[in-house]
Amino acid sequence: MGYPRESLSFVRRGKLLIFITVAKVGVTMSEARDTLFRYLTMLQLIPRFPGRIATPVLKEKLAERGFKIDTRSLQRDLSQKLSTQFPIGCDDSQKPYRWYFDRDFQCQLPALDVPSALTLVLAEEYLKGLLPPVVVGQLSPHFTDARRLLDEMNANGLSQWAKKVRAIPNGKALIPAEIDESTWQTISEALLEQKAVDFVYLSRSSETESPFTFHPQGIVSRHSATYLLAHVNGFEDLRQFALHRIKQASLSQHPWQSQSDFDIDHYIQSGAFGYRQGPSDVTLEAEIAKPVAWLLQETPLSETQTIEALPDSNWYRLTAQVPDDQQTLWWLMGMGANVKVTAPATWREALKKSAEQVLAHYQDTPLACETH
Amino acid sequence: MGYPRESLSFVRRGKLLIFITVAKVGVTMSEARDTLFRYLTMLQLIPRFPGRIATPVLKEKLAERGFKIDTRSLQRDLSQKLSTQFPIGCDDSQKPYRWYFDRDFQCQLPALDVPSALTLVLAEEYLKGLLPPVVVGQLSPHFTDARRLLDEMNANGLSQWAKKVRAIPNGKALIPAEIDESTWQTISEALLEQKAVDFVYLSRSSETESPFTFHPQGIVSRHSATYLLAHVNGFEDLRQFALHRIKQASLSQHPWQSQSDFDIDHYIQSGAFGYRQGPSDVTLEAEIAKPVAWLLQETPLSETQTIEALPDSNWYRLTAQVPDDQQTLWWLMGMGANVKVTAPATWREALKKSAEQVLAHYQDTPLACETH
DNA sequence: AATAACGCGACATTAGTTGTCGCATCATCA
DNA sequence: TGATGATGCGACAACTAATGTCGCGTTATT
Repeated sequence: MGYPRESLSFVRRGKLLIFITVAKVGVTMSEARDTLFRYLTMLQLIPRFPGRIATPVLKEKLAERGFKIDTRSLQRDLSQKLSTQFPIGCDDSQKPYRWYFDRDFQCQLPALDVPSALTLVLAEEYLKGLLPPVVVGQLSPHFTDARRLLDEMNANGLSQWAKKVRAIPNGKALIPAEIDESTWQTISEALLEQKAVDFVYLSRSSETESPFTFHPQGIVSRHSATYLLAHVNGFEDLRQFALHRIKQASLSQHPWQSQSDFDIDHYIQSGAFGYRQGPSDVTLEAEIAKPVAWLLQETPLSETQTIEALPDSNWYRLTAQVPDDQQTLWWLMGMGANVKVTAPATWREALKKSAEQVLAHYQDTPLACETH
Repeated sequence: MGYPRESLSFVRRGKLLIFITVAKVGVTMSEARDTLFRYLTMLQLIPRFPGRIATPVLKEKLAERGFKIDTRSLQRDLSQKLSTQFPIGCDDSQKPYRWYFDRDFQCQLPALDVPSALTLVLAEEYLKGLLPPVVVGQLSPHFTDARRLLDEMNANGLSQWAKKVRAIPNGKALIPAEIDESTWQTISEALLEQKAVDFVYLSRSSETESPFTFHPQGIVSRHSATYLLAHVNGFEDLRQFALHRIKQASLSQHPWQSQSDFDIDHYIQSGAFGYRQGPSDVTLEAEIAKPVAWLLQETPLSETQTIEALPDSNWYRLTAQVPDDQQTLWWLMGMGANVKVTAPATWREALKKSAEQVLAHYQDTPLACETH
């Protein structure tokens, strides 16, 4: 990742994307440097609204990054330069003032271009059906930015873009479970900063609300629901917690317990989310109807797929290496009569049995009803 | 949309997110104002790599935005300030120099926070299976930024985040069709700026490659394939073109023909993509197995869903208002024996018939084989 | 109630920025 | 190919902005 030639002359300063020349570093190390830069750094240090930062803290952080500036200058910059020119607010209800960016302000440095804006709009359409509203909301400044750019682009010829772009999700869009913003923030922070969390969990089975300390190990977003993988304080076994049933989350004082041998992919494939996966790929062989053949020619099942026409019919023979998982089986099931699986035998049997059971449901005389 | 109290004191300047005080506007109108601001504006005017901007053009654009600066100053700023501090490159192979941002540079102004970064990572996981690689690549600077933040966050305790976050797509992930970058750029620009495009289309049926002029009306991304809706020069009827079969796209000289009565939602629901939708919602009634009941309790089918336990079994009764579309029917089909639809009758019949057909496929003795 | 921390106006000093000019180089067009 | 207008760039002086310091009033903290 990088800046082929220039890379030698640039240095990352702290966590920011601010670059300073090697020459200057060599000469004076942490001399003040451009005000432009200090301003940009400040702008990056000021968090978006729910967060805020106190002036002395800002001064401290700036110093860490090499900007040894007088407190007075900082105050001047904040109250006279930045906050008049940017949507920056100040909480002056108590004395070390706290500064924050407006909740929905967004500024990309290389500004968005048209294709990227369009991509963002598409992405939003997809994600709205996949992630909880709050989580997508996290990105709303990005999307808003994109929409604004598109809006302004054809301000003359009416902004038509909203009528021109659609994303059709890959399957039935269920309504994502609602979670609240602070929960998402706390959980994501805990997970990534390796901290324990306390929260109340509204258990599905029992109606009990149990406050405990949890040690997050992972997050899995499945369909439209999102789950935290964690173990309860003092226990060894990993459990899943639906994010939308977590209430009153807050970082815990307890030290975080890691689980060294935890492998999230292994965990998922072992069937925890109903997606059991065989250890290796299987070779799928099937006869498929024309519409399916067309679909798969455009968006293949896998890298190694072959499709050939069968003589004397509108059917095709499909061969593909696919993972041995529930997802694929469901997909085959959704194709209904348009697919006739010949191998592997287990799938063939599974599909047959499923069809038998379905049929049994709809048989007026429950003749062969050996179901549930 | 915006800044409740401050809104009066801020004015949008041009297309940028740069704000200037009303007071200053009143006094001197377009006086130069802060260098900081001019710099930021310049940074926003300089496009990301494939694009570039010539110095005189930049001067012109700055002037439009109220920065009446001498050419010399511009040159100094570019070559001495910005390009030494930012990953900005210069094409000096011909005389009006062209400036551009490094391809993968990204700088958010309120810096990314941890929850947003995590959301971006999840979003990327989902989108990779939904949109063509190039399109997702359009956003890669965002994702890279997020990953970098997470990487640096727990640089001490190893960056574990990659092992902690997974998105399981909603259905079988087909491999998105590949399209090339310039095609995406040209098509998206044409669509949004209402221009005609010339391209060669590799027709699916015929092997002919036909260069024509097209008038884009919309884009639909379905599953993992993306389609342009356009009509061919001189014709009235709207046709779909898979983006990955479009080659050699370029903006056309022809004026763009609009189609005033075009409604993309209507178009989709009329069945163009296999998603025919009835005019109104239907009331779905079904008996569902326990796992499905659990799933739907978390991520409902619709806003108006009710689920109640049936006596003496592990089954539940589901009632929901759902759209009368293929998507929903497919979803029901994918549930297999876990769902028993009682209404509407058409779906019940459809499911039954589908099951019969599937069964016929797998019947060794094709007893009731009335299929194809 | 005392002390330290913070915000802010003012001011002198320092540092950076800007336009101008002159010259060299490059692109364009005849 | 040669003339003409653009463009880039070094230098310099005038100008503008940024910075640290001091003092005072106000606000937390103990």
